[in-house]
Order: sequence, then C-alpha cells, then structure tokens
Amino acid sequence: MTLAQRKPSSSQPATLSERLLDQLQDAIVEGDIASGEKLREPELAKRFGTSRGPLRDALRRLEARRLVTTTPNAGARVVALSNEQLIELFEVREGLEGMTARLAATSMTDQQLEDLEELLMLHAREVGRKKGREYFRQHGDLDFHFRIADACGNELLRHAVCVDHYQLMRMYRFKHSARKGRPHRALREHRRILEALQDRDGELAEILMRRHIRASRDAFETQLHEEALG
Amino acid sequence: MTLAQRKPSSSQPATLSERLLDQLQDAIVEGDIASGEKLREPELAKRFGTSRGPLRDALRRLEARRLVTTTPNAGARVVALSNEQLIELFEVREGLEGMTARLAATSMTDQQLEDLEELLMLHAREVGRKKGREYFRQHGDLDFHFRIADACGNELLRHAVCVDHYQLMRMYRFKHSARKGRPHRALREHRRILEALQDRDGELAEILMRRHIRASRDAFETQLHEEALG
DNA sequence: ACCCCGAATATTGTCGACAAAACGGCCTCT
DNA sequence: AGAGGCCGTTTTGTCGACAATATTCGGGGT
Repeated sequence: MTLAQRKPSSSQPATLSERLLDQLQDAIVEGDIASGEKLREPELAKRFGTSRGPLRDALRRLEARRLVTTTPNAGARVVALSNEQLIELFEVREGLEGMTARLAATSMTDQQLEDLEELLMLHAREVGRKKGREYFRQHGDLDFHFRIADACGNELLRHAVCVDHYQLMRMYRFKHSARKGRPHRALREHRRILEALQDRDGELAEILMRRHIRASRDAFETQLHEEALG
Repeated sequence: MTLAQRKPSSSQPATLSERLLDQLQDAIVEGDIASGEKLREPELAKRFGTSRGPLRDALRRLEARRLVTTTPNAGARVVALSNEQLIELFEVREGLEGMTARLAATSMTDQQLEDLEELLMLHAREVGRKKGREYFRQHGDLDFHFRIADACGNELLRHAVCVDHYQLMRMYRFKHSARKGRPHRALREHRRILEALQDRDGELAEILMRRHIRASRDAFETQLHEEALG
C-alpha cells in the first residue's frame, strides 16, 4: 500500500461543510483572517457562497480544533494566539507527544521507520539549502512530529495531536519564524529521537521528545525576551 | 472576580443546543443510549421536542468530546467503548494528567490544596462506609483528577482533560465497576499525589500521577483477564 | 463632560421544507 | 440457492425565513 492510499486526507471533501472547514482553517492558520477577529456568519456565508447551515457546522469543528472560540448568543472569534496560549500549547504537546514517541517505539513498522529516516534526510537537505528558514513550515506528512503521532497506534492520541492541536501549532509556526540556528539543533534532536525509535526504546524516545519540545519552548521564550529588550 | 462567576458550568444552558448537549451526553454516558448505537436525527429531534438544527449542533459537540463518531452522509453513532479504546484512553490520560499534576504543583493556591485535602477526607469516609463501591462514581468537582486538572493553570490542558476526554472516562466508570480493594489503593495513591502537590514538587507529582493511572490500567487489564477466564 | 437608558440595527438561534445520498427489500438472472 | 442490480424508503445535507438576543448609536439627565 502506497502512502497516498493510506491517507485519504487529501481526498475531496464529501460535503459542503467539510470544504468550508478546510477553507476557513487555512484562512485562519495562514493569517488571512486575523487572530482575534470576529467571525460573522452572514458575511462568511456570502464570501464562500453558501448558506449559514454548513458554515455553523464548520465553525463548530474549528472550535474542536481550538481555532475559534464561541460564546452563546455572541458568535465566534478566531483564537487569540497570545504568547501565554503558545506556552500552554508547548506544555500540552510535551505531555501528549511524549506519549506518542513512547508508543511509536513499539508500534511503528520497519517500513515506517525507514520512511521517517528518509524524511529526516530530506529535511537535512532542505535545512542546508534554504538556510533552515522553511524547515519549520513543513506540515502534515512532511512534519516529523505529525508522522510519529500518526504511527503511534493509539487512535485517540493520534486524534488529540494530529487533529485537535495540530492546526494551532501550525498557526504558531506561520506567525513566528524560528530563530537562526534552531533548525539545525532541532534536526539533531529529531535524529536522536529516531535512533531511540529504531532501538525500540520507548522510554528513551519519550524523554528525548519531551526534552526536544522543551527546547523549542525555551527558544521561543528566549526569542520573546530578546524582542522585548530591543 | 469570584470563583462562582468564573465558572458558570452549573448555570442553565443558554441555548437549546446546549441543553440538548447535556441531555444527550448524560443519556450516552449513563448508558440510556447503548454503546455503538446509531443516532438518527429525526428520531432524536422528535424525542427531545426540537428541530434537527440544534440537534446537529449538539452532535458535533459530542463528537469533539469523543462520545460520537460521524461519517459524511452516513450519520452519527455512539462511540464503541471497546476494551482497546479504553486502553487508549488510559494512555492519553497518563500523558495529559501527568502534566496537569506537574503544573498544579506550582499553580494551585493554598486554599485549593486545603480543599483538595478535605475532598480526600470525604472520600475516605465514603470508601469506609459504602465499601468503596461508589468511590469511582464521583464526578466533576467531586473527582480528584478533575480538580487537579481544573486548577493546573493551563486552560488548553484543562480543556483537553476536563472537557474533551472526561466524559469518555466517566462513561467507562459507569460500565465497569471497580474491583474490590482497588478504591482503597487508589485513595492511598491520591493521598501521595496530594502530598507531592503540598510540597510543591511538580516532578514527583507527575511521576506519582502517571504511576497511579498505570495502576488503574493494570487493574482494568487484570479484571479483563479474570473475566475472560471465567 | 460623563453616564445611563432606550430605540434601531445587526447577528445569532431555531424551524420547516427541499435535494441528494445511503439503506433495504425485491426481483431477476445465472 | 446465491449474487447482483433496480426501485422505494429513509436519512442526511442544504437552504431560506422567522424569532430571540446582543450590539450600536443617539438622546436625556446629572
């Protein structure tokens, strides 16, 4: 089975509501709709050429993915994406993705491990070529963290990481470009995690994943500090 | 701002959709609607005396809480709640609640710690009186795990634990009554976690919480094994 | 000048009806 | 007898209109 067949995520949305979900999600994640902006149903419905029914459906799903917050009788807003919320996201990811790494060590197939190794080699070339700028913009199948969660063998966990919290993380990456030098370090940390997975050492894989996410968070906080100073 | 204002969770649902959410949730968690059952919109709308609009809204929210699964053009079903899925839930909880315990150690107020200690004393009396049967049926504010997540100071994490996964856990408790003796052990483990929190030792609190959840899981698996044998 | 209050407007919540898709039963053909 | 296709029924997806609630803007009072 090829990779394309295994994941029908790229298939066309069967329903209007799902297409709206994709479109709105991209618009929010990529910043076309500003962070914190009010989402008025009539306006959006007209803009996307549908009625309010499917639109409300899409908004509810976006709420599940943490991209909008809804208050009764007052409508929906794009999530704030404050620095505090991003720190919160790092903490959630540390708990969740630590566990994905632990489980992936025993549930990933040899083929999946080979594919993952190949991905890291691809990333190495990208980092070298583009000075590491675009490394963090990879998403979905091209994202190291996504791949591990996707193969951890626990559907509930996979959903929490790859659906519920993933788009928020992607949104963060769009707003904050990584600091110089961080991509190289991140790549080294990814390699070490891969080695632990190849050794089928779940305990170590979890420790390394958690340290890796903490390092990302530290880099983010350092960046904030530098920006605050000048 | 007082605590009562901060948490209007006990307030009446402002909208029909929210009331439906509560009613359906209870019906599913308490077993009135069987696990795996098909949820037909016209039937449910008639049963609860509303139209299909708010009902669909409620179903979407239940999907976010893992209580129903929806497939396009094929409708919604109550979650399966197989033994495998329950194991998955234990694994998610270990990652998530481990982190809540770590954070709670630094973010809980002295008052909250006192309240938590009081709760455990209440639980001790309950376990002694009712032979521990009802201990695991406590929920919401009366649940030790819920309280810790609620006070961990990370809203994203709190939501993941207390909203997204909590009802599924409650559903498990309704179906599988705890083994004899487990409540006493669980209570002891809860006390140790509380001690770590009182010491403001986040690292230890996380370790103890994870071991506690793993112990619950082990008890569950043992129970399964015994049932399988006879 | 500031605050409070009320009407006008805009937005959300709810409903019933229509269109499209899936499901089920029946018949035919091999 | 079993498999496969056809047709009626049921269920889901979508739409537009109405009701209820929030928001905004302007006026009056202190």
